[in-house]
This record gives sequence, C-alpha cells and structure tokens, in this order.
Amino acid sequence: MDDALAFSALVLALSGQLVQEIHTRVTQQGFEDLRPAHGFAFARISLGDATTADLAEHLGVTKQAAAQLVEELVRKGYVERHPHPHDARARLLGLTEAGRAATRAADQAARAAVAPWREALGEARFSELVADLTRLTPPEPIRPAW
Amino acid sequence: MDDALAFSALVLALSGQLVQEIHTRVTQQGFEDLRPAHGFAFARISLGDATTADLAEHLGVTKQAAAQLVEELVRKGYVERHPHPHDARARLLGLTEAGRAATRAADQAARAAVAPWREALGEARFSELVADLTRLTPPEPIRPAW
DNA sequence: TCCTTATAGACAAGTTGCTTGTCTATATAG
DNA sequence: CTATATAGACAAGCAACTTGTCTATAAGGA
Repeated sequence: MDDALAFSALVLALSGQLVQEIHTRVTQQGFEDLRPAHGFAFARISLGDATTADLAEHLGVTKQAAAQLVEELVRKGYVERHPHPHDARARLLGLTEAGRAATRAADQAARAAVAPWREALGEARFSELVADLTRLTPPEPIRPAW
Repeated sequence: MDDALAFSALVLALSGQLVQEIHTRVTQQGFEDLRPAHGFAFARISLGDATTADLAEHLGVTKQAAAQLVEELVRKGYVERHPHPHDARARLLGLTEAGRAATRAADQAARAAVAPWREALGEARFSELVADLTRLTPPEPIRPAW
C-alpha cells in the first residue's frame, strides 16, 4: 500500500536524472548556452502557431518571463519572430535552423538517456511501461517545475 | 522505437504534476510556508545523522545554499540544530514536531496524488509499474532539479 | 460607427534562491 | 606539533523569475 510513496519518490528521482542526463548530452553536443527549460520552449514553438503569450501558458510562467526567455533565444540565434498574419500586436515564433539542430540533439540525447533503461527491462516490458504511463498522463500542457 | 521520446516526455510530465499536486495539498493542510524543495530536506533529515554539509550533498547544492535552507527551516520551526557528539564544528539536524507533522502531511499528499493513478491501472498493474521503475532507478541520492 | 473592455507585448523594478569568495574554529593525518 | 582538510558563518553577486505599469491593437456590444 505504500507503493504510493515509493512511486512518488521513483518518478521524481527518475525525472531528475533524465533532465540531468539530457542536459549533459546536449551540452556535450556543443549547445552550451541552453538549459533544460529551453527544451520545453522549443517543444511548444516547433508545434507552430506559438506567440509569446502561448508559450507563457505552456510553460506555466508569466508573459514577462516568457518574453525574456524568447528574447534570450532570439539573441542566441535559436528562435525567430515573424509578423502575425491576422494580429498586428502579436508575433509568431519559429525555430531557426540552429533551433531545429538543438531540438534534434535533444531528441537524440533523450533516446541515449533512455536506452539503458529500455535494455534493462527488455522491449516488451518497456512498451508496457510506456503504455501504463501514457494512461496516467492527462493531455495537459507540460509544466516544468524546474 | 520512439517510445524513448514518449517515455521522456511522460516521466517529465508526470513528475511535474506530482510535484504540483503534492505541493498544493500540503499547502492546503496549512503548511503555506513550505516549498517542494523542502520535502527533500525533510527526507534526508528524518533519516538521522545529517549535518548541513550532508544535506548539501544530498540536495546537490552548495553548503551555503543548504545552510540558508536550514536557517529558514529553523526560523520557521520545522528543524532544530543539536550539538554533534563527536565534532565540535558540526551540528546535527533534527525535525521538530512541526517538521514531523509536515512530513506526515506530505506523505499523505503523495498517497492522495497517486491514488487516482493506482485506480486507473488497477492494483496488479500498478505494482508491476512500481517494480519496473525500481529496477530503473539507481541508489543515487535524489537530486531535485527544481 | 463609436466606445468599452480585453489582449500582445515592451519596459522597469523588486524578490528569491542560488552562486562564488572569504573567514574562523575544529579535526585529522603525517 | 605542524600542515592540510572540513563545518559552518558572513558577505556580496547573479540569474530567473515576479509584480506593476504602459502603449498599441483587437473584438464585442450599444
């Protein structure tokens, strides 16, 4: 019955490791000016049709925080601002080629970080695990707490 | 094969929700001056034999950061400093009754947060899930990245 | 059409949770 | 007993947020 406590601790520990490992690998790939939180921004932006306000909502931070993050990513060359076709106040965000390269590096890093776990469990069990987790996770936006 | 990516996203999303839900419930129980990171400090301190330096190592932060956190928890009445029996430089940390009460509230919050997931999967499958996660998580100290 | 209210984003300042750097007192190893 | 390491205090700095305010544009109702 106290699987519940163990489960919480495990999920938190696992997620901490995952963030750490992905970040380390992405850094080693040459993206030394990116931090974990940026990944969540890239994820939303690459979906398309994202404004700064959309990004703020996705990340669970204020508009101002999102604006600062966007400004930083633009300055570093990962993100571009385009005029919004229907709204003169807003600007649409898009990834530059560097932004897409960073995203690919992060994807690869995630695969590399997960690979040993997949091996440890075996394909079948790993698939079940993913299926279970999928059932548990509602379609809410990912709100990184770190 | 791109279960790996899905898996990463799921673990991160799940962990974010978990932190959020536990924090919300603990706050509602009247502990409005605690933040998620404090839980990890409580966890280490309740194991016993913890100095500020031990805590720093456990949390993955500098000694100074740990000292500030301890100072805050002492000021708020959750933690006490005792003289160390064998080392006049060090002080042993312990939870006060308020600290133990907060820990119990957090445990309860974790169970409540996990309960719907446990129901959704059923007991058997949930146990398997916990077993799988246990196999994946090495005995490293938990280093919260948030 | 105008007028009211809401929204996108910029600008500025303040807060917080960490960091690096330095110091004293105590412990430990040669 | 001397040299080096460690526990923790004190101080300053920094980075990622926050709240508060402003302008320009959009959208809905009389």
